[in-house]
Amino acid sequence: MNIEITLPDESVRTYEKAITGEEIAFDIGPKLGKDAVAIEINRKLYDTSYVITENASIKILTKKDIQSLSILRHSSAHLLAQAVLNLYPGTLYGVGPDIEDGFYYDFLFKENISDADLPKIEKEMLKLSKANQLFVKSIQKKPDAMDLFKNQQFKMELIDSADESEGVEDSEVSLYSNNEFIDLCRGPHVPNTGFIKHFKLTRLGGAYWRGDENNSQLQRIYGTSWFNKEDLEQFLTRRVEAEKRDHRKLGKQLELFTTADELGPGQFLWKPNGALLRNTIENYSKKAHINNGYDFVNTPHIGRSVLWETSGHLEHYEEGMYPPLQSKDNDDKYYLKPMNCPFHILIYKSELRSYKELPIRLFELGSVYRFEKTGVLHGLLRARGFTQDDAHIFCTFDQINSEVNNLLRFSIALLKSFGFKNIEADLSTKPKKAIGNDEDWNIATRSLEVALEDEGIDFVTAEGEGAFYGPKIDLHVKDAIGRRWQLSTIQIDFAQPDNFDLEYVSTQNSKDRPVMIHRALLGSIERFTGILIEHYAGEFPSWLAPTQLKILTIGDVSDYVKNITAKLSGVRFEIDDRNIRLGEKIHDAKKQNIPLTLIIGEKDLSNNTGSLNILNSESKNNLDIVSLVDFIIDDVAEPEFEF
RNA sequence: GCCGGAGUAGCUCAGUGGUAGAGCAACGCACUUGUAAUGCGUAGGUCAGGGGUUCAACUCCCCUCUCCGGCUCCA
Repeated sequence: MNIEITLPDESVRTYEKAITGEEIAFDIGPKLGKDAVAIEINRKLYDTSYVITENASIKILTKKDIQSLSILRHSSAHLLAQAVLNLYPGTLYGVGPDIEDGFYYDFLFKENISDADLPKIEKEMLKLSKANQLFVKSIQKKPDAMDLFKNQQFKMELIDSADESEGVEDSEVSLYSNNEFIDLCRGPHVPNTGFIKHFKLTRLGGAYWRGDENNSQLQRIYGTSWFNKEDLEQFLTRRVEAEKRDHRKLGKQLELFTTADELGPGQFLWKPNGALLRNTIENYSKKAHINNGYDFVNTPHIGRSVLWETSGHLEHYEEGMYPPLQSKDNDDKYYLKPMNCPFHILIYKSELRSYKELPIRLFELGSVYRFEKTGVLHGLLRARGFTQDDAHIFCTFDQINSEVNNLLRFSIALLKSFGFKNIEADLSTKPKKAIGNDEDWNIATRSLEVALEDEGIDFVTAEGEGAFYGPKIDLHVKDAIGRRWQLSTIQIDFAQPDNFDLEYVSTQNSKDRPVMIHRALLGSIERFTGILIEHYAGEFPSWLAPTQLKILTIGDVSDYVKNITAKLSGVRFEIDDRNIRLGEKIHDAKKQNIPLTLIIGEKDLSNNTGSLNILNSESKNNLDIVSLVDFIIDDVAEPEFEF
């Protein structure tokens, strides 16, 4: 019996008997044999040691293939567990998958370890790596596996709940061992531990067993692993870069915002520089909304409890709301608003609405307060008090598609204006805990899908991730160093119009129910500003910079400078006329990331010149002052809104 | 909320039981300055807050608050 093996280039090799992936690789070439990480057989991944017994299409994976990195990292997690069990006998081990950029493994140590222990574990891993231990797969009956792991409660739990999705029969589990270390695992793995050379343990943190906060708390060790030294180093450099961009650090350095213990956690004070930045963002967004059919409204910060009972927030999110305020007049309770929608609904309801008015788009920069758990707070990115660029669109059923299409275009245009060019979408469907009937959910979900298709936007579906009242589209952007941030959200809602008994008079003179679309495009202004700070590493484009231009003087040039500044209307500038050396003034301006620095000295008076330093670009020295002023005016202009 | 770490001058940080230190910033004086920090001087701290141990606590112990890294959560 011959076995025909088809390679990716369609060529066929024939073997007389069963053969392993490794043997095929070596047969193709010794280099490939040595580099083989895993093998893809009929589009499924296997170890190179897998024995092929029938005709198949295969591909030998090497470090050049993307999937190989996940395999390497998964194997690295095993190596980590092996090292930990060597060093800390009696440790219980949980799960250890590969993740983006690396891997982790969860442990329950007899005594908690600390960051200081990581280098020791790393050293042990290196030792094991050098031993070139083979990863060997075996299939065991569940009772036998139970016996093997009889002192490992987490593994026993995993064996107990393992099913066919693990790639073996229901009564069996798949195991991997290298030397004395054995772990429950679906695989595949790299051929031996020698493949795992360039790794680093990056972090130690807590994690609940099986991600459930009712379960015991394990210690999770994070690591990263690569095929090449350069890749590892590049990754570590990127982490340092990300740290430098931390908006909390830059916010302090650039005097954008501050906090105070007396305020309480999750709340921020915007200093003049930050307020300038924030106002620039807000004003740009406001202008775009004014030009695109939104009506501006303003609403208060608190409302009677009945409002939140009607909306369902009290039922669904009471834990996440600040506790109520007690009225002094009567028994009424008031809640700080966690969302703006009920207030906008009240505005809608304040008049009898006609189909002729729809769609009605109510916009507000609305400040909301959510009682986030202390552990989740993270600078501006996750605050308790924040301001949404929030709007609610009330429209007829037939208007949904055009509204959502429009919104998608509008939102993408807005995000692009702020420098985010790379935008992706998620479509989130009905969650377990939801209100409204399935039919409405399907219609709403379908109309979001149609809009995404109409606009030609690629999206992934996030099952069960919708809001409790409706499905949503979330837009994500990639920042300058490739991190993904969720910004815009567009949500269709049939439930709230029902809850609040919203109506409009139709062409037939009947009272019909409008549909609501909730949408926030920048999301929270605080969060958006934080993301912008990290995206630009605190070096904002001129139109966003709090101070756009700094004029540095040498000697007495005050009249000349006065003439220049008279032409700079609309430019946010400062004059540094301290009697100190120019070098120091430049140093200070640079430290504040001022995009433009105009240097004016006495010798410019007779020549009508100036010198302009441009952040991260070549300076323009001793040029005609009129052309420099033109350049400045042009450079600080806000981007066109391309919609 | 849970696991772990941290909190010292406005900022960045040193200080392992004997009454607290540096650099930058601030303030004063001198220097009058052409592309990344001029020199000298002055002032500044209930060592997060509270309690305890000790002859003596920034230092050791307990509680609280806040921050950081994770987990969980995110309308």
